[in-house]
Amino acid sequence: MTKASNEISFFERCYEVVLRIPCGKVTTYGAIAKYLGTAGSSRMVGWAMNNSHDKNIPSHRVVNRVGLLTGKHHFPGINLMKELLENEGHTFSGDKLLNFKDVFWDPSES
DNA sequence: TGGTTGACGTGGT
DNA sequence: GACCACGCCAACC
Repeated sequence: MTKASNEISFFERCYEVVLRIPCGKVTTYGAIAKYLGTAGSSRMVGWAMNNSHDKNIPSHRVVNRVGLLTGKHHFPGINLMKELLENEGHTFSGDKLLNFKDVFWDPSES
């Protein structure tokens, strides 16, 4: 079989993890990448999010290691990402997630 | 086939 | 604590 559709792409893996993020929690690209076994390829996670636009992926729950909404520019609304997170009880200082450490969720804990 | 990209992370200064 | 440079690896053109 040449590239059977049975094989799940790296993106699919990312989607599964992001979908498992509990409401009111957030995670980082590195945490997802590490969970997938590609800790050094944290960039790939963000790329997968770019493909997740067609899916129902809560990519707004994924931030960088400092809790900064680096991906907000890729949302249909720049403030949408912050709005969604604020709606879940998160607090921000500009684009920086204040209670990031408190709401951080590790995929390996699932 | 090869080179570039990319919503990051880590280490060093 | 902030800024700069390098590395990572899969997907895209």
